[in-house]
Amino acid sequence: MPKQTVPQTGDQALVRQINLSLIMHSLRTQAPISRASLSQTTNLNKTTVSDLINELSQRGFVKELGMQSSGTGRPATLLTLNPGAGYIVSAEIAVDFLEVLVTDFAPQTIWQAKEPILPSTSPEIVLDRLVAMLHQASTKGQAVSKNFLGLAVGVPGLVDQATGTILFAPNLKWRNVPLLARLEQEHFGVPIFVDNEANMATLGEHYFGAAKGYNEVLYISANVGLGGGLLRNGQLYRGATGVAAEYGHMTIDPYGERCNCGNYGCWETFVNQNALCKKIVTAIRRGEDSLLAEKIKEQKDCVSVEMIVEAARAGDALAIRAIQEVGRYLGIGIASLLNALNPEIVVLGGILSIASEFLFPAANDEIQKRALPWNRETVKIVSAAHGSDACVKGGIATVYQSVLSLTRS
Amino acid sequence: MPKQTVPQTGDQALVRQINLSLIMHSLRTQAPISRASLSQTTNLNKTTVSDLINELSQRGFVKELGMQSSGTGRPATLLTLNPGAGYIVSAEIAVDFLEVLVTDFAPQTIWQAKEPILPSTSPEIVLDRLVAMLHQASTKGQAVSKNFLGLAVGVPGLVDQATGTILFAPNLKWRNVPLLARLEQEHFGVPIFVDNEANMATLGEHYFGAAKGYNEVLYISANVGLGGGLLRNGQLYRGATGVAAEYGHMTIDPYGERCNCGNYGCWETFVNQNALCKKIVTAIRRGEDSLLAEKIKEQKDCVSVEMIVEAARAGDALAIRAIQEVGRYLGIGIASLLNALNPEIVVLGGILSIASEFLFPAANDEIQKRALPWNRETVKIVSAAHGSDACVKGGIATVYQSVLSLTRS
DNA sequence: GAATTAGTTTGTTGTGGCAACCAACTAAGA
DNA sequence: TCTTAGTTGGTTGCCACAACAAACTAATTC
Repeated sequence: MPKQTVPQTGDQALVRQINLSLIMHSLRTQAPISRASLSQTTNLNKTTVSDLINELSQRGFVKELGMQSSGTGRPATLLTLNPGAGYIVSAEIAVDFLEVLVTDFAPQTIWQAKEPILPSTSPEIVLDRLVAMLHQASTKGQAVSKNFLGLAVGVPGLVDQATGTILFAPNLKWRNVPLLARLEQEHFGVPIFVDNEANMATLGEHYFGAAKGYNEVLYISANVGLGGGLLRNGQLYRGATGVAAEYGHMTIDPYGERCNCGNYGCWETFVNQNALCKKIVTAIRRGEDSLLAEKIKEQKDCVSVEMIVEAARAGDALAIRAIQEVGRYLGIGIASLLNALNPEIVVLGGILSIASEFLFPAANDEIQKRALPWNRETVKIVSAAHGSDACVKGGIATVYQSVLSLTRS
Repeated sequence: MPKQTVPQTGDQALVRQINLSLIMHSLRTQAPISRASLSQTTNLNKTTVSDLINELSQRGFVKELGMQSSGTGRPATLLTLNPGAGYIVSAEIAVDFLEVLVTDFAPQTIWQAKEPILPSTSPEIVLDRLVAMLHQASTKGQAVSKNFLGLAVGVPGLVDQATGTILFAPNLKWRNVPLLARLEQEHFGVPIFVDNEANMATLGEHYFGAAKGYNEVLYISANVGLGGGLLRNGQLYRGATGVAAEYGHMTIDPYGERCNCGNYGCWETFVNQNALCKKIVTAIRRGEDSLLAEKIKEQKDCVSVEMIVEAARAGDALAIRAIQEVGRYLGIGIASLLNALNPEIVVLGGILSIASEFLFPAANDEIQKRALPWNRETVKIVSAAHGSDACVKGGIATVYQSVLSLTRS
């Protein structure tokens, strides 16, 4: 039985919402900008723009900034989003830290905090600390404006969009944690958004980072695991139940090694920070020479990606080879996704952007071999602009998006 | 530089179009139905429904069918799509045949024709014959109505949506054939749609087949090659340049055999009719016993999928094993796509539906092992309802869709 | 005739678009 | 310095057209 959806009818409110949204979008991407310019870029009539700006101005979302002459003629009144329109709180539950970001409506950072999480801390304790941080954040936000506009939380796992429950977060070893319900107990009185960390990061790069201006975006990020997100026409592709874009668990080699998810040969088993580290450690144990040998002894077989990249830059053959091997598998997976999804741009985040100078050429070799020319020749492949901040930035974008589209009372 | 798109503004015409479209959709799926029922199911006001029906009636798309009493009260006037509103022509260029279908607006078949194509006939000759068939089809259509509503052609290859050019059709060995331009020379005077055969088939199954009522659909079909299509929110997912959904060229085994596309270990190399046939032939050559041994000798190593399935039904161990092996690789690929796309339903067409009774259990084993539970437990996997007709049916759907949404003059 | 359901008439509200207008400036000549 | 022309920004008043709501008529059952 197909799920029944209420059909979306059209009415004047919808028209107003579309156009308000359009104006807000233009303001966000092109401010400071005059009414006349807005009319040109949006194709809306001058009068309509004035009317819409009036409404946005009354609601406090927009303010006049000053005049600007363009040579001849009457000078334009420049408009911009009003930073004081409200504040937004965004958080990330990562594998080993909690991060919270508060911005105004510009959106400029008001406050930011990061706290470590010890491995295998229980969900209850982590959520209690998160809630405490969120209350603190909300207080900081009130310094800027009384309007709390929304709250977004990104998590490293699958989220059921219908209930806001974390279904499964493999690297936290959490299952069925009703995050949204917990946050709603706190009565923040604002819309709350819970989503997968990679989805949020995708939106973050789209609004504020490397994917700005692109509407067909594939984002792939590797850290402990490998996750991703997809934008179609600027909107997150969520699939039927909201658990799409688990690219890390696509099978790359049917007889590969076992993954945390139970499958064998998942892409994630080839491309993640541990896989890279392991390559180095086993080679050194086999007696291979490397700049990293000393450090690995000191730190009990643990070596960060940053250190490996540093060694590679210093010309360390093992480090270079290890990164390149990972790069080839990165390329194999990206090629498959290019053929399946035909994006305009691929944004690579997490360790993928840290090690980009060695990863990209290796990945590109495979992409050239494996992707169809019509997919690979039109696509751009770039590093993420926001590193570990991409997720919280995306949380801001999520709330932003909801404000832009829900400006109707 | 991101491609610049003109922002879509909202106005009353948009509202009208949305609602007309909504009414047409409801009529298509629920006819015969009364104005009052339409008002209920669409959430549009009674007056609005009456007004919209008025417009559609004047344009000839809708007609009254008779009365129906629901017990007490005034009986309802039932409405339905007017079969005589116009006719639609749809065609498929397949690897070894041309097919043309003409329907009325109901849409009931008016005329249908199929002609074989000899291997490696030049594009010019094939297109000339296609054009001749289309003119004939158009004449047949005029018997029903003077309104020629649209023309759709599906092709077994990559289509550049911007120009309607066939970029590459591997199994026809065509490159850069400007199909749309050729068709426009004929001055049919109607909208012409050119698309990949699998995309059209996807739409065909969505409108008239196994995916009816589902909006997040993954369609996969194997014959000579392996192709597919994806619907997100009922709309075809085309990617940035229209060449998405080439699932057959996703890498399943990085060190697998070479594919026509130049890559190694493409999914398509494991799942297609030739791969199945080859398994049987080589096993028999090795001396293995099989019901198919005789036939293969007679027919020079050529055996159809239907014959293999027949042998499997008769208990032939080799046939069963061969199908199951293909089924496992089918399952591996589907599992990856479930994780990446999280569809509501997967529709399997071509040889996949012909051999479903043996393929599905084998595929399902792999899906259970390899797909994340939240993806595999919610998805339905079914056989296509339309076999080799799915593409032309989809062509009808394509034109249908354009009529439904472009009812504005 | 009362009750019920279907569909229409009449009038209201709210939307964006258009043409004309006012406002504010620059450029340039007397 | 004054005046006039030209240019650009933004507003006003009106219109077309959308959905909608209230009150109606129409057709049926009980």
